[in-house]
Amino acid sequence: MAESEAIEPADSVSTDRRPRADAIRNRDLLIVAAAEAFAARGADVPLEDIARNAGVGIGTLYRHFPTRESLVEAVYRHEIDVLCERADQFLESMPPEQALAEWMQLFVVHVATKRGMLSLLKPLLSTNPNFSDQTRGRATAAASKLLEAGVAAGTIRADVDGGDLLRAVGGICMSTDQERSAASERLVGLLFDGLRHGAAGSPSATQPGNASV
Amino acid sequence: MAESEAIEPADSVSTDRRPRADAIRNRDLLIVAAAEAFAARGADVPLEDIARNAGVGIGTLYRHFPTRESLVEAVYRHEIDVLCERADQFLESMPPEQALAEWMQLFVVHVATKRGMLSLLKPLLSTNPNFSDQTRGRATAAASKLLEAGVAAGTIRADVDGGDLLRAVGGICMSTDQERSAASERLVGLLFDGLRHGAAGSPSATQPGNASV
DNA sequence: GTAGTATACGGAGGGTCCCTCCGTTTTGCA
DNA sequence: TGCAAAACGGAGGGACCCTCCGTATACTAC
Repeated sequence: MAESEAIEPADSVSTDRRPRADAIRNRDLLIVAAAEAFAARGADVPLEDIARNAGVGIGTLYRHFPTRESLVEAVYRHEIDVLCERADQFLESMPPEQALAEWMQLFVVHVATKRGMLSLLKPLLSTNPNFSDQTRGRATAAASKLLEAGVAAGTIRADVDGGDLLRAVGGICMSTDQERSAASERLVGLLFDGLRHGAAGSPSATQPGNASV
Repeated sequence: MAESEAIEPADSVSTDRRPRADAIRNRDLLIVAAAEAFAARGADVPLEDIARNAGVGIGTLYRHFPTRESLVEAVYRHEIDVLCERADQFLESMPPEQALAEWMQLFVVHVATKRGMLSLLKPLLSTNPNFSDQTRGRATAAASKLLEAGVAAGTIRADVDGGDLLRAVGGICMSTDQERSAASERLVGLLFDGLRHGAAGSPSATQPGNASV
């Protein structure tokens, strides 16, 4: 069955064809609006508000995301997408250790965003190991890439892997549960300084004290 | 202000007097109905259903328990009450090691009951350390009393305290997340056999194999 | 360019649940 | 027994959920 379908590229009429352009656009709008809404008002925000803020009807929201969970999942996947993308962009546009620092701070912001969805995200991650593995794996890969670049440049110590880094930063963000995440940013800055310390290159060659902004 | 009020025991008119009999009765009915409803249908069960099953109006429910959380809290306190009461009853009516075994199995049932409320109970316990300490403390005391009686009788080993026991039994119940709690009961039975083993008295004097029904 | 059709949109509307408010009933005290 | 105070109960307005279907739009074929 799977074999025969793989060979069949003849006509694309009855098979699944690309979604319409407006469908793609609206789906993206919904994900952005949902991310904002979950971050600002928690997981219980009315879906009708999300639809309105996205500029679409409630019916459109339900067609794309039949359940609140499916919307949360899409938002989370999107967050991970952005995080991975940014890792690459940072690596191309700045020195590795700065890229790492910026990315870690970006991660703090993203965790803050996700806090509102947490009550829905947690059961989702625990009941859906597939989803959990995928997202965690991709985030870990991004972290590892940044670390390795720093190690190769001699500005980041080599005895920390991506998984460790994510756990550490995530842990800091979760423990500083408070209102504003200024404390998280400071602590993550400290962590970064630790990563720089003991690297092959000069331990405090770049800037002394805190990391990035 | 507070001083002057403390001296005023003269008439009990304006001060707090006992609630009316029907108020007490209805409050109890609501707690029982809520416990059943949370266990059977989860934390999201409509409050109107609970009121109906308790045989009171929705207004009465809201007067006694202004929020869903306050109802959950009352149910939980009540569960702990029952658990502590039963510990004493068991100790009076049967040999200590049997009392302990029965109580452990009762605990399994109570955890199963609480599972439905868990999503509301968890935030309650974490944000309200007072409540958390009180309930945990009382449950631990009950467990300790049972253990000590067994130790004094020479049928239970002495190197386990109430806190350990609760954590172990609770952990077993939580990890066997499945439908029916038959597995929990079996595992807790095993745990009990472990408690009997190594006691001062005969290790397997009572019944060999599994513990109670 | 145009016609035709699969696809997507949007919001009205019915249903559920929440919670308040207030007229009625019951209880306990004098 | 009389009478407040306390408690009861449920109607009703509001919020939110989700479905359904008539309308609008984007692709495809010619």
